[in-house]
Amino acid sequence: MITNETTLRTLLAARGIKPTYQRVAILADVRDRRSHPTIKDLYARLRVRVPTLSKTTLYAALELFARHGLVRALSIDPAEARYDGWPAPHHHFHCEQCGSIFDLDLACPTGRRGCIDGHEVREVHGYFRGVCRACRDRASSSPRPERGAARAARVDHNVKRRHPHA
Amino acid sequence: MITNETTLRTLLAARGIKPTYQRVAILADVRDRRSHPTIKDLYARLRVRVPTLSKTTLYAALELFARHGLVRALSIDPAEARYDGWPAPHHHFHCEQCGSIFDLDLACPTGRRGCIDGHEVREVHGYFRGVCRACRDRASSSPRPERGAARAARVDHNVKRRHPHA
DNA sequence: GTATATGCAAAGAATTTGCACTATG
DNA sequence: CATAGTGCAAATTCTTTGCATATAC
Repeated sequence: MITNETTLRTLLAARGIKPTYQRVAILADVRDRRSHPTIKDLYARLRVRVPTLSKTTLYAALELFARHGLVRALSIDPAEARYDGWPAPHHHFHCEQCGSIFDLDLACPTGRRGCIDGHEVREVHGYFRGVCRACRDRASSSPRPERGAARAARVDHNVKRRHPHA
Repeated sequence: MITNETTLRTLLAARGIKPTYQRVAILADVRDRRSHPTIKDLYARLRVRVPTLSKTTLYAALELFARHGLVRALSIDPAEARYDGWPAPHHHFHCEQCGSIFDLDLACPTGRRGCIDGHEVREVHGYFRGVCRACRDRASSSPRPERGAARAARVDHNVKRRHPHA
């Protein structure tokens, strides 16, 4: 999906958000990829195109976008917030071996809209944890799978986290 | 559910965890309630019974328990880790008005065990966001619902968070 | 008795805040 | 032009680490 700048400006303006240079750049970056970047990732990447960008602005813009439903703040990694700008509703799988996070398109949990027990459901997020295919393959190929250590990241987000658990 | 100390010690010992005084107290506290306390909540509460308790021990114990599946670290609030010691699998509803988090017992997402696209699913967490019944009732009773501000916590966990979004 | 756990204080990181400057409509 | 956004640096807050003491088996 390639979203051009005009479309982004319209998206923002429609919500009464002033489409500043920085905001358009941030939204463009977070929107067109299915990785789930941390603030750090975004900052590093955006600085190339927007050298003066500050983290303050980045935080503010992402929070604003999240409030308006343009991006979602994922709470998968408690150590650092991750952002997801993919517009279609979807769920996430989190590999406990390699730490990668990727999208899962499933019908089930998404269908639960409307009300549950009188509570109005506006957003459903299926969060699946386990061992991803790549890690399973890796484990079965080596007779004695190394436990602990030896974990490789597969996507552009690093594995390092303050909390060793979920 | 009232879990006595002997049961807890057995639970821990069965997993090769030394059942120290502190660990038993921590597990007892987090296990028998369906609130979803932050570290701060737990620390404040436990200090009454275990005055020497340090946060270091608390963090270490919770991480240990999480690794052994005795508690779950909830990834709902990115600002602070919340812990859930309720043994039966369940899901969570998060009210975006009052900030309360409570349990939802639904069959749907839990049923998705086994494999999805070759990824081994070990844990499924349905995370539902929206407006809880109490807040909806409150809104409909007052003709002009105040937007922003005026948000009250309903459970023992505070609403204050560093990130105003999810 | 020995390995392991605890607790304190200090370090480390992510996020937020205050304020002067700048760009947008 | 006036309002709202940006960016710097300092402050806050949550979490982790190093190390000496205490506890469990």
